[in-house]
Amino acid sequence: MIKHLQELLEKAVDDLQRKGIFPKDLEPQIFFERTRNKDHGDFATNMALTLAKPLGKNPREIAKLIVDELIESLHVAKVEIAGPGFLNFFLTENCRRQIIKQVLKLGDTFGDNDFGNDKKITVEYVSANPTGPLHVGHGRGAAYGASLANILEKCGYQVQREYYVNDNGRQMDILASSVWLRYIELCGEPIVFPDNGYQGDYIVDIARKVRKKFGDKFLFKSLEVYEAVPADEKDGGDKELHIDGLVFNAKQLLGNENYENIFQIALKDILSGIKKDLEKFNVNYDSWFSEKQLHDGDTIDRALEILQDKGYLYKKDGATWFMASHFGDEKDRVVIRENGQKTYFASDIAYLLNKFERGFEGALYVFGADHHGYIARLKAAAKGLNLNPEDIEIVLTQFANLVQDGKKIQMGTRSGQFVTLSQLVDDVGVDAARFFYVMRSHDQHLDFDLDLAKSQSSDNPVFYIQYAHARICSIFQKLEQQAMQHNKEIGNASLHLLNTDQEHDLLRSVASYPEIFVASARTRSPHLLANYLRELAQNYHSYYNAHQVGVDDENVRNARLNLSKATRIILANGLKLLGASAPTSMFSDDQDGG
RNA sequence: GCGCUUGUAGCUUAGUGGAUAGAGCGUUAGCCUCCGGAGCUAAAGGUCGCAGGUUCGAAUCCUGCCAAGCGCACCA
Repeated sequence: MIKHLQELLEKAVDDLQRKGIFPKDLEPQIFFERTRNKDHGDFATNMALTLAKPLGKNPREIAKLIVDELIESLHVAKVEIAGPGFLNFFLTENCRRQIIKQVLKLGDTFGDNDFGNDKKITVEYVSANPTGPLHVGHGRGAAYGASLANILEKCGYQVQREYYVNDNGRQMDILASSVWLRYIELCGEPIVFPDNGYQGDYIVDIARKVRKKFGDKFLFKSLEVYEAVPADEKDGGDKELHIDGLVFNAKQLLGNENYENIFQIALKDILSGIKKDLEKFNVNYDSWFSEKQLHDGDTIDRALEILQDKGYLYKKDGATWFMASHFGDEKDRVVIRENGQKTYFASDIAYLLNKFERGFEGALYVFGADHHGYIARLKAAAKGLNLNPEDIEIVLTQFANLVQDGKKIQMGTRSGQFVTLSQLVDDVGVDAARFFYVMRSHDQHLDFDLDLAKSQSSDNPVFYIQYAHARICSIFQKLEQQAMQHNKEIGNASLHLLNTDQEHDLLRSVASYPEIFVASARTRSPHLLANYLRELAQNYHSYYNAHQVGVDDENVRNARLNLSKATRIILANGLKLLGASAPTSMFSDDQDGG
């Protein structure tokens, strides 16, 4: 429709140029937007305003010239000049109603588009270290990433969803050592748990599993465990040196094979827990990418070689540095430490290279706001690898606070006291959890109101939307019982009977879905979709209260049923994209997962 | 100290150069012989953090200041 209007305007400008009223070299950008206020018609353009300067004329005067030159269109009822010089286009009632036929025909593909030009992208989200269960802080990235991936997929991108598993490095060694220490404790040997170890109870659970499988095979005397280990922080020492000493001893005492046994049990246990939690949260992946495979293969070496060949690496103080500051980062970064170990950043560079070697044309990273320092260095790495930095996109999600009884719930991940994602889902349900995380802009701090998420009333937006959906289902069910089956053809032939205020509003809402959908993909903003669904549901509830759908008149009834069904299709589709269900009934005893 | 992000109604917020700044909650006043009242209708409530600047036009772009969050490792 926008295209049609643009053609109308282009024609008018053309004619004005031919008549010599507009200069020949004028090439106006014609841009339409759906109006926010229905008094302003359906679509508006500000082109007369933008032409004011080059033409040196009053915008309203220009608008008048253009309007007079416009040819008639079947779809346009009238064009008005408004405000400082906007052109407001009013579509014909008939044209507005056609959208219903389209929705019914296309079903849940209504709104799909080719915005992404079939670009093959990988979307990475969550990627939390497998050192403990996911907590509510990870929930936002999960909900956001999963919803965004769903939206992009239907907006013309070839999407691959990926989780980067940091199964390598110091943190994993600390994890394995933490498990080992708890294991020793279980065997009855006294230990003092390190400040910097992983404190959570889940560590003890894993230790128990290790003991069940291997008995006391990995038990060593306290004296050996702490041999030559620097003092911990609580004893006036350095907690980092302390834990490194413990890790060193663990590897020495256990030997490669046994150490690996504990390491693998811990990794597998935690990773499978993460997978389970995400599945429960309705968040899915196409690929779980192991960092270790970058080390085992030659990707890191190759990546560093590329940088070396281009002269972007240098040695200083025994370490190898990447000239990140040359590419806009605030300082250079170490890729190989003095002790020969490759840094995490080296893996990042290799992973980036790997993504494009796998044939992706774009890499989208969803990071928590605390990782914003990574943007510059990742973009720098991309430039160093001669990749187009435009193809590397990093979206940050701000933090979410849990709020209960009007107060923020304080969380300390250090101490192991946190609300897990799994607990949250158990508490408020998947639907509310998924929806609440994405109903605000991702770059806005989010207060997650637990009481509201649990409430079953119109205050709760997800219930409000689901209720609208269930209501529509209920109407269809009721009519079926009364042998008044829905007849789509009669409805389509009777759309002209939809002429109440509420029907106009609802139609307007239905018709705006495709543009909202594209906008949510373009700006990487699932919250636009969430807000839209609320508005659509509201329009339906208003309509429902003002008019009866199941009237005796067969024509009116089926026209209204068509409108209702179109609404239901969009509600169900939108809820699904955001990871929530579209129940056919709100009564808990006959739930439908949808 | 330096950097990134964010300041919009009492609260939570939408709005990435356009028209009278939109919603929800909360508050106040109304609506059930009617398909699910888990709903609807309406009212009140705003110096868009502050001060300059760019523009025909600024919540939006630029500069400075104030406030909040986060980040500034040969950690991950």
